[in-house]
Amino acid sequence: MDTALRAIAEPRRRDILRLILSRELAAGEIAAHFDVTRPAISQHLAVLKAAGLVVERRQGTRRFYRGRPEGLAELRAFLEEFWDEHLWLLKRAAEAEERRLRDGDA
Amino acid sequence: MDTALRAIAEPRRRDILRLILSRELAAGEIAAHFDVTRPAISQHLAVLKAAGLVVERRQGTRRFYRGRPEGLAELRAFLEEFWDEHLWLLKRAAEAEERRLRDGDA
DNA sequence: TCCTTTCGTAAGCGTCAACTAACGCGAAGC
DNA sequence: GCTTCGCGTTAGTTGACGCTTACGAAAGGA
Repeated sequence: MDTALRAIAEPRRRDILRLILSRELAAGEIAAHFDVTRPAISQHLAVLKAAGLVVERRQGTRRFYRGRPEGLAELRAFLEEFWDEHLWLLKRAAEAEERRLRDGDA
Repeated sequence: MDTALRAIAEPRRRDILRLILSRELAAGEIAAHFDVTRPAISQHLAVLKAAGLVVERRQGTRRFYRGRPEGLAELRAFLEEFWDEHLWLLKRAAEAEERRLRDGDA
């Protein structure tokens, strides 16, 4: 899960993900969209794949990549939990402070 | 926004954030919860502050830190947009493929 | 069999990031 | 004024990361 978060933290990988979530694309086609070399994209794809955010399909010498909805959903669930937990605590803290100010503690 | 995402990508900073979202804590008290040196925590706090995820309050020689709900909300909104955009595209792609299989393309 | 296409992998380089150790700084307390 | 407490800040080091160049593997056609 931590792997997925770090994978997403990289802007270029987010761009790649945006590219191959709507449609399946070959590695070379993906690389053509960026101004870095093909191996660099290949390494990014490996990271995304290891994070479970992308799946690979081989056909002949070509490898097609596509976003994996389940991976994205898992990452989303993890963050939702983070938000929920924290926002709830923040709300409680804000309410407590409001009470403190209103009732005149200090 | 990218700053906030990178800030969150670090596990230690997530732990710090968990610690000071429910309650306000001094830098030293925060550092006491971890097995790294105090300066390291201080640097993490600076990163979180720069990302708008934390606010600082000085009182005498001590500095208290607390989570900033707005920063968290902004980051959340950014990711929500990411999910929505992508899940919508994924849904469309899945439906298209289903049609392709059902109607017998290949 | 040889060559081409399509791609991953290995090695190396520059840079960034997390950490420690040492120092500096402002606010009390004596 | 001097010391102590509580921090941040500054080198400096180490490891991770993104990138490029060079090479190798696998599939397919002439």
